[in-house]
This record gives sequence, structure tokens and C-alpha cells, in this order.
Amino acid sequence: MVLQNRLEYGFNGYQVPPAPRAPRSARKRISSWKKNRDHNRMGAFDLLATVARKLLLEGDDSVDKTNNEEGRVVNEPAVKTESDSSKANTSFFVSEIIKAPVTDSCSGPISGITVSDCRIEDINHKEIEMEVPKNRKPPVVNNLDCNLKLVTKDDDENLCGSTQSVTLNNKIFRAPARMCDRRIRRLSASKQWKVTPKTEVYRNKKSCYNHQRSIRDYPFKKRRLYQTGNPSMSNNKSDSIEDGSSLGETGQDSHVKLKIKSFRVPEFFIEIPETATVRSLKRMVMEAVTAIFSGELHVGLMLQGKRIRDDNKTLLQTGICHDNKLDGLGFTLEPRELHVPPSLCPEDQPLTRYSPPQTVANELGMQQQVDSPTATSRNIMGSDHEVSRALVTVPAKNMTPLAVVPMRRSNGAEVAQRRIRRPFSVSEVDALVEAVEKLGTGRWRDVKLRAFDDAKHRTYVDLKDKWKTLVHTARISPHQRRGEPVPQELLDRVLTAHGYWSHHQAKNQLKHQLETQTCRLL
DNA sequence: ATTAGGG
DNA sequence: CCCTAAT
Repeated sequence: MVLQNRLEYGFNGYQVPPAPRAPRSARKRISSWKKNRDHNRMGAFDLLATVARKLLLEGDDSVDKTNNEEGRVVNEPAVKTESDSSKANTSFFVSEIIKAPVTDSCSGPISGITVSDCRIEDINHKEIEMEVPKNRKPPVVNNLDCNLKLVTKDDDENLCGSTQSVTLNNKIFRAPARMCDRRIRRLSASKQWKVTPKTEVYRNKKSCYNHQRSIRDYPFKKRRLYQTGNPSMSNNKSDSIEDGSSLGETGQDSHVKLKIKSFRVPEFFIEIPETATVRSLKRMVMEAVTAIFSGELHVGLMLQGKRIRDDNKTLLQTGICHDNKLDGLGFTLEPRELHVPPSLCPEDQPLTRYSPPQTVANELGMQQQVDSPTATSRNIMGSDHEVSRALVTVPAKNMTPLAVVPMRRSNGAEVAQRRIRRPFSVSEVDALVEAVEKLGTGRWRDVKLRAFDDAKHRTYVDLKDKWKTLVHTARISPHQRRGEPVPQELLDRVLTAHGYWSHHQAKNQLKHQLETQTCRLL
């Protein structure tokens, strides 16, 4: 039995997103949730702290003893996993367990659970969502290795991307003897952590004075965190805001306020025997999350689906300051390496030595001010180092919520990931040229059907775009061309066809004009 | 859903 | 490749 399991915080929040636009399957994303905020709250840092505590406690058996309530998870829509009643109103909820269709038969039983979505809300009504990109298709079970291969035959978009992805594979997570089937793995390398802040950014014209004030106004504890956890925000004389180098002549500067409202947990899979207990399932989830959290993370910046790689660019230059772009701003937390707690190591040694980093959290997730146009993401997030530490060691109390909501556009729709770039091969170009020669430049749908029907990733718009660039390529001098060289013969045909069909089109337009004019006269 | 064109 | 406007 394969279960697709959505872990949610709260049990009524899941909605199917609006239908995706056009053939873009990647646009299927989950929608939002909003209700029942009176229940099921949890500070983000509570969760993180819990993870950290778990790590610390994993070594002794007290964890299990304190987790007596685990057995209720499946049957109750909202059940606490109170790992530490003294500290946290932390809760995790299984809101929905649905049977996922299995497209292939399998001799042996497969027990797989896809933790595809979980959300958490903090006590301050800030939303926190730990969300995993969902499979758009049901897992394909491979006959040859039923036990292992819960393979999603995913679209190309998911095949690309991060080379530093966390791999939670069955090797790393080999189960202890009593739970020999447990496996956790990540399917797609491209599925990074997505810290998708609902960035609430706006410009204001306050001077740098504001910076000092903003620190001073924080409660003491926060202030301390502010300064110890984030050197770049401290009273460092070299702060760009203070040396004035980035200020305009007036000494005034537009500020951008960012609030991180969400992040996501990367997708991972769990395999567990049907006979396993709920407790063990929960523990597995915890272990997976723990492993992720305990790894080194670094921060990436996404703006409208595009990565911003240049750390030296100013926010102004990247466009982060542009109000209209702010909704498309997101942070990614990408695993640098996977820290595997000993308990998850192949030998399944009891976890006794692992201790989480002690660095104090920075202000991640708080309303932060970016104090100058030259500020980089480091100013916003603190250093990579600190961010990762923050996520595992932050004490729950007094921490501003790290709320979680999917990245959205201004219209409320979720931001789609930009598709990967897929240069056309020469043979593809050849097919395209041939089709256009025959069909002309205005029937891209037919071109698609004729020559690229099998290529799911090539839409008719892609073909149209490619033709456009081909025409351009054919016109420029060879040394200006980039990428895999297209044979000159093909480029010649491109120009010929382009000329022919342009002419053809012009002729038709003329004809049409004459016809309508004639009609008017009659 | 397609087409056309700018970004 | 994306986004939109216009069909």
C-alpha cells in the first residue's frame, strides 16, 4: 500500500490549487490555508528547538517515554506530538492520508509514505508552513525493486538544479534491525529548501538613524541575539550604513523591509512497513527533519524565480527594492551537506555524541531592516553560518515567528519555478526548420504536433521562441553565436524559410486588406 | 488554447 | 525562458 501522506498543521487547511495554466504542469502548486488558527499553533522556533532537543535527547530513551501520544496520530486529525510539554505547545498534525495510485503492480507490499506537506502556525498567528514540493504524478513503482523504487517520473524541471542537494537515501538512513524497512530519501536534487518569505517590503525614507533605533527597540533578548548572532547588524563601525558610503547626498536612504514568512522542507520519502507503529513513523519523520536541520545550510536568493548569484549586487541593482517585484522574492535554504545524526547512520548507533551547534540565532524571520542599498543578503539573513545554526538552536521563547507561506505573486497565486534551460540540439533545430519550412511561422501548434509531439518539454511557445532566436542567430556573424553551433546549412534554411513565410504572410495581409476594403465599398 | 511580441 | 495581450 502506498500512502501519500500530507502532514499538515491543522486539518482543514489543504486546498487544491487553481488549475494550472496551459501545459505547464509545474504550475500545480498547493494553495493556501487559513482557518482554525486558534488551534494548532506553534512557533517556528519551537519546532526548530524541538528538533534540536530531539537531537540531544535522541541518545536516551526519554524521548520515547515522552512521546506517549504518538499512537493517535493517524486517527485524529489533530494530535499533538508533545515531545516536551514543559516548553512547547508544539504540534504536528496529520491532516490527511490519501491513497496514492500506484501505476504498477508489485509483488511485495510497498509501504511508502510521502510526507508532502506540513504546515505549522505559531502562536502569534503567523503562519508557518513546512512544505514539500509535491509530486505532480503518483509514484511509479518499479517492478524490479519494489521495495526501493518509489520513483517519480518527474518532469524535466525536477531533474536539474542543485548539486548540493541533501540526499536522504536509504543508505544513509538504513534502518535499525527492528525497523529494517525504513528508508528516507529525497527524490529530486532540484527540490531545494525553499524559504519563501512573503516578503513584506516597502520603501521608506527614514535615515540611518532608524537602524540604531530598530535595534534598541527590540526586547533585550532579541537585541542580544541581534548583536551576537548577526555581526553584520551590530554596532560595527564598518557597517555600510554607518560609514555613509552608500548613502546619498542627503544622507537619506530608502529602506526595504523584509519579513520572512515561510520556508519549506524539501521533499523526502519514507518507507516503512505497514506493521510499524505510528510512533516509529513519527520518529522517522522526525529523524528526517532532524537530519535536514542539522546539516549545513546556506542561503540563496530568488527573485521572481531567478536566482541571484552575485552577492555583491545591491538590492537596488537586483530589483529587490522594486515594490512590484517584492512578492516574487524568496530565500532558499539549501543543504550544503547532510549532517547525519549517528542514530541514522548505517550502524544505527545510539545517538550519544551529537550536539547541535550553540550559536545563537540571528533575527531570521523577524522584521528586519535592510539598512542600505549596498546591503547584501548577508545583511538580511545573517551569514550562512548563522542561519543554519539558528534553525537548530533557537530557543522558542521570544523569538519572532518564522512564518511560512508559499511564495506568492501579488495576485495571490503561487510563484512558479522557472523552467530549466534546455538548449536545442542540432537535430531538434533540424526538425524545427523542416517543420517550419512546411507549415510556416504562424502555426506553432502544428509545428509542435508535427515535429515535437513527443518532446513534452517543448511547448509551441518554446518552438516559436526558438525560431525567433534561430532567425537572429542566422543573421549575426558566426563569432557572435554561442552555444552548440548550428550548422550553417540549417541557418541558411532558416533565413530562407523566414523570408518566404514573411513574404507569404505579408501577401495574405494585403489580400485581406483588399478584401475588407472591397467589402466596404460594396 | 494559440498566437505574437516584448522582456 | 517568461509574461501578456489579443485572438
